[in-house]
Amino acid sequence: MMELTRKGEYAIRGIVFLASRPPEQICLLSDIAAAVDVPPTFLAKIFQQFSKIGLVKSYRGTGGGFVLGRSADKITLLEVVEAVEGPIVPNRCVINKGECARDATCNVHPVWVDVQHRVRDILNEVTLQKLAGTNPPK
Amino acid sequence: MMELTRKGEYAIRGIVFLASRPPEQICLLSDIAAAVDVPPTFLAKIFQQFSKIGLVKSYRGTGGGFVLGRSADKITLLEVVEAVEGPIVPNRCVINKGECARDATCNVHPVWVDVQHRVRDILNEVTLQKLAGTNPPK
DNA sequence: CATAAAAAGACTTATAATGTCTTTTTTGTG
DNA sequence: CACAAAAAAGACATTATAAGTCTTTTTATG
Ligand code: SF4
Ligand code: SF4
Repeated sequence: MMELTRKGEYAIRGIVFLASRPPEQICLLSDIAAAVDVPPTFLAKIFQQFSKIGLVKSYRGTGGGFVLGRSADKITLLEVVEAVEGPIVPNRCVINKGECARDATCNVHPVWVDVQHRVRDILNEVTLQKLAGTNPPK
Repeated sequence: MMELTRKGEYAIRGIVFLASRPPEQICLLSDIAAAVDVPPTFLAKIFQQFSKIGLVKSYRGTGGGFVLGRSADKITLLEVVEAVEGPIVPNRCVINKGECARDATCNVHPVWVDVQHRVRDILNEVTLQKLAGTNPPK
């Protein structure tokens, strides 16, 4: 239960690697993919999603590639995960009221709300800067 | 991300309903399924799993049905969820060491370990007794 | 023995995960 | 300007998991 998909795992690996590089250095997708051992075409899709919401900045054409959209200490693991996996919802009924007809009287419902908050809190405390911390800058 | 499956949701509904009945009363699967609005054949599979590990006790033949395997205050939501969904693993690498070659040096790894513990703690604090609390005994 | 009920297992269908492949757009350089 | 390098976009393919059904078997009761 509650398992991160490979897409999510790859997304994290990719952007953490990017965060471990000098901020101004443009990285090729192919290089990132090779470094974190992810199928390049798959990582491409992931980085396209990142790019759309500004988590990374992309440059096309010759000399193009990717850099972080903001400084690594301003990007949280929560953002990264939710960008590719969607919101963290331990059960349907926490998405919005009325999703389950029973939610008003259900005693289980608040437990899921609690789980959601705790997990989000944990992930929100972790920045890419922390994650990239001791990685070798090569 | 992290979404409970229907199987899990149904499992909880079913056993919470059972916990809301007088402890000695044998309940028909068909009655439980109708009460909690779950396909009876699907709930049958779920209760078979419960039965195998003793979460419920089943009686076959005429007059048969299900009762809780222990008193409701001795069964936690964690047990129920893990019985049908398997262990709570936010990422593959928390299953066992060596699942990911990077885990020794990875800074993300401990975050998932933390998530796992927090979620398990929350679910482990919730008993079926609490969940069945204010349900009408009909 | 007839009937009621759960157990077991095979099977089906729908959805989501995990990728791949091809084409298009953008951009820098000789 | 032509070309090459790189990301963007979108269609496609494959596999795995979820979700549920159906049939047959076993067990118990009266
Ligand atoms: S936990 Fe309660 S409110 Fe949420 S889906 Fe289940 S029954 Fe509905
Ligand atoms: S979080 Fe780290 S240890 Fe876990 S799977 Fe990803 S890379 Fe491996």
